[in-house]
Amino acid sequence: MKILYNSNNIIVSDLVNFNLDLILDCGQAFRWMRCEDGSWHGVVRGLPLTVRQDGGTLTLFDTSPDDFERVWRGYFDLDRDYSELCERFSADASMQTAIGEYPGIRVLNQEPWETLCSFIISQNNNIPRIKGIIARLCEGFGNPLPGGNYSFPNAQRLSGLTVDDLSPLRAGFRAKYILDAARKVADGEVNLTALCDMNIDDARVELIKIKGVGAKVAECTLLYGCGFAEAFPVDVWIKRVLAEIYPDGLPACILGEQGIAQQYLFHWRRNAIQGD
DNA sequence: AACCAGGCGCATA
DNA sequence: TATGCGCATGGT
Repeated sequence: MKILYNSNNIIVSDLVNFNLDLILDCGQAFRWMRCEDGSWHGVVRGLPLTVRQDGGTLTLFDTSPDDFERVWRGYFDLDRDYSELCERFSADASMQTAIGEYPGIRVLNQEPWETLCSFIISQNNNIPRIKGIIARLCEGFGNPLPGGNYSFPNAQRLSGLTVDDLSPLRAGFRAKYILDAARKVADGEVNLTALCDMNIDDARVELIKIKGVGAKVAECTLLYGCGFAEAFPVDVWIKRVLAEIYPDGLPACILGEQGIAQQYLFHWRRNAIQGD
């Protein structure tokens, strides 16, 4: 991997195990839009970004070296060795198949509050609707950013709102959960920063104090938002994988980073031809 | 027109 | 501890 700064763009070349289309559209992040020309546009930690991949080259447009080092390098998980990881995972035949069909999936390192809030919204919901609700949340309550973008509203901002205030989101029964999360995070009852430095079992206990946060949402928050690679969200698709392929438990070769392995299994099973 | 969607809270036993 | 049901909303 090489990194160049060229006319306001960051260019990452010699990238391997990186498929931007899969990474941004495999159900882990909900604020990225694919443009007609194949590039992607999104907002992370208050920074709007247009990014595109051409083979082994990733171009982050209009990005400073400082923002790249501060935000994007970690966000895209560029310092994790996915070659070594996937080789290890491939000791299991099903993992080898899942990785072989969808190589280049990575787990993003997202902002903890946005992750928590997004996966509260995700419950008993489908991805297009999740994206719509989150877009309306940001446009309605986030801060305007250059280029017509909006930040993800922080917990402090949302903690002062009511269910009625959130009605334009059409989030349904999830609105009250968003507010409970916002209040508990804003007043420090749940400290998301501290969470990321705790051991994972303690972190789970903290998160499920929030109404509307059960095991699944907690695991997603820990995996995508707090850097716990061993967090293992079990949704309907992973439930099917466990029942069909791993009735006796997860293979030893994914333990420690089973959350990352889960992302390959999830996408593989969800996109499987129906009929089995 | 039922059924489903990256679940969870609550009641019941 | 373990089930089962209702939940807002929108798409098929």
